[in-house]
Amino acid sequence: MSVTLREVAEKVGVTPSIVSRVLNDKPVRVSDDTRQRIIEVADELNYRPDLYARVLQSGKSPMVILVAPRSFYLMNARKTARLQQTLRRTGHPLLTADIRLFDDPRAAIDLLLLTKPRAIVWLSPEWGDDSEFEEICSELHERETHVIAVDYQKQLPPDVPCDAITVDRAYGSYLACRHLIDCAGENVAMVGGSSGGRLQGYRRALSERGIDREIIGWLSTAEPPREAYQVTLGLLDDHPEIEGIFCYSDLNAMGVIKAIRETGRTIPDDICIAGYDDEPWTEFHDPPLTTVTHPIEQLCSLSLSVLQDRLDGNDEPWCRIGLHPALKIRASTAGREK
Amino acid sequence: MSVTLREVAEKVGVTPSIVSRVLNDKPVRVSDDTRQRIIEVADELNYRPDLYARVLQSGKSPMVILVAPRSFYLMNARKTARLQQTLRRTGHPLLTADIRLFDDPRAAIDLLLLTKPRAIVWLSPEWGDDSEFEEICSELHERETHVIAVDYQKQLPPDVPCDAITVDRAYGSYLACRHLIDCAGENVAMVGGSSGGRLQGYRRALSERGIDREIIGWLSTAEPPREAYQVTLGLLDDHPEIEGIFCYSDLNAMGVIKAIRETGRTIPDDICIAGYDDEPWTEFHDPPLTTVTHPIEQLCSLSLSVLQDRLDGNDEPWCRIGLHPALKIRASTAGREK
DNA sequence: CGGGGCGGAGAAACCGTTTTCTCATACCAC
DNA sequence: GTGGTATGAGAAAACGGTTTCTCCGCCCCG
Repeated sequence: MSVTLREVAEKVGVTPSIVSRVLNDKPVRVSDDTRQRIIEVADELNYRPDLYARVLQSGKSPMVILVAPRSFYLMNARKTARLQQTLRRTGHPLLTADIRLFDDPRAAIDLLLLTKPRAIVWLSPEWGDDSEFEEICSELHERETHVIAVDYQKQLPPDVPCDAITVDRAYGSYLACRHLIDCAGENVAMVGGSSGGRLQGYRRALSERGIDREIIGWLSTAEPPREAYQVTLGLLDDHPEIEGIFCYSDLNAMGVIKAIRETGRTIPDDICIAGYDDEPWTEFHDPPLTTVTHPIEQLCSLSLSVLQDRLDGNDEPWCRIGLHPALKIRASTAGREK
Repeated sequence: MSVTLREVAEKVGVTPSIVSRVLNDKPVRVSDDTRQRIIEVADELNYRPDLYARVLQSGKSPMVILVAPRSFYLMNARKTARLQQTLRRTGHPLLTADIRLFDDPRAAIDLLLLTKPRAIVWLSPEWGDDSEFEEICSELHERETHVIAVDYQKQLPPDVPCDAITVDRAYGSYLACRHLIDCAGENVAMVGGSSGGRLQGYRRALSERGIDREIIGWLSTAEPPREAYQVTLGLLDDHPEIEGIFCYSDLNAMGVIKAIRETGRTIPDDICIAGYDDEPWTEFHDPPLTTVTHPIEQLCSLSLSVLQDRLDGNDEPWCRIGLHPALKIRASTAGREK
């Protein structure tokens, strides 16, 4: 069906070994004439080396796998797409796997190992219990697969064999919450879960402003806007004094806002709202939503350069890079700063 | 590094060929005792057959690749995730590729061919010019890779070697536009592009209601809500008589709504709005958005059964399945039906 | 008692590369 | 003329499986 190395070799009139070395730019003593012929014929026959034969022999696949989470948040889809687009520049074949959909962690790792990739770029590897990711890193590292953790939120000991590039989400939520307190006073609540460092940032803002009472509407992360809506209704009932709400995500903010309006309050006059993720619609929402944005481009280009380094065989110690989010202030909080 | 077939064979005391046949459940004459031993030892040593060696020999990879588009629409991300989750049930290793991010179609096909997958499930294969997809299908089919086109909008000749499961988007937009006309009268505009059959449905609704003037705000699909916002401002200026707008997507609808409100009009009293995609937030938006929803679950389960059939070697003629979207009526159009 | 058939298993080819090792010729210096 | 070394290229092993073919011994039947 497809053209093999042997066919090329036969057509040129040399042995496969020569052709292999020439096409792979390996040092080989061959006349310029023959070299030229080989390249021509390979091109003419549209020869593509067989991935499987090649990997079987050399033990190393050129493949890079991007492990990415699918979720309710468009934010994730955008990050994945940008990362994919960027990483493509290494020239290595790139495929994506979504590991979270596996019931059994073991099966997931098997899939990852099966393809023997050169590297795995792992976006938001929050998954399973704490040590799971570190174990997977070790196992992959033993098989000479580099792991690059992008946007992993947990603390990573320096000896875990992977590179890490992280955006400090706790800092992002700290920025948002501090701003909310400045706008709305001390009665600022948070609607969301404890994951992703959001809670930490909320608490830091409170304590920095000398507020010792936190108001939290807990979310289980199921069905983003719906649960936030219901939780907020209850929260406003219990705490009518609330004047600001930090939402776990922009999507959740929509549920929160609906609940607020149903109680007859207006935004931002009665309650200030901030979201998180900088979804593309936040600017066009009514009211335009104050939100936290991540430096996606920087994240992508850093990931690329780290990946490229590893692919080039660069053997530096594991990197631990931290980036900072920024606050985008819009009408859902604006005009009330004190 | 990893355990090979030979090691298992040696430990049991038989030849690799026996072990291979036993582990693959191929017909082999072997005593129950030996069979048992082989299975035990393989398990004990945690033996995993090498993908590359196996594919090299057999010519066929067990892999299934899901080709999925990343885009601005959360809808797509959700479809991809559900499909991925569903297709996992075949038990075949499943990876994902995003082909649209390639500059060169040829490079994309090469990536697809490189892994010699058993099957490719291609979600929304709108890409390149019309015949490109059909050519790719032929090429893949020659290499014995099944293609299943999910949600491909163009007309597919019966002899194109792929299965197709499609949701009739033209029908979806027809439903939405007919409803808008019933609510808002004959001055119903559309904001969007001609892709995805939306325009066709809009025109069908107009002509069925005897309206011969169409009002269209063209979108280039770049940056969804922003462009829709700008286009709508112009449209309302040119056509102050507009009383209904069908939006290409829910996300675009947010831009449209912002523009409408800035001109001092209210929804749905002055203008009725319908979107498309049934994004999770449409119900929580203010006002809740009338939208078109696709039968995702049905799409997924049909895809799975078609895929499973092909993997099982079922050789029926190419299927052409059509599904229908449904309209979800909410407050952005409600209460004005005539 | 001889031959056919079957149960159990081994030997070896093969898939398409990469890589190491060997080999022949030619040229140069001595 | 001989030894050494470039130069150009071939032969063959290896990677880890799958698959086909062969082989031996045993039982059963005629």
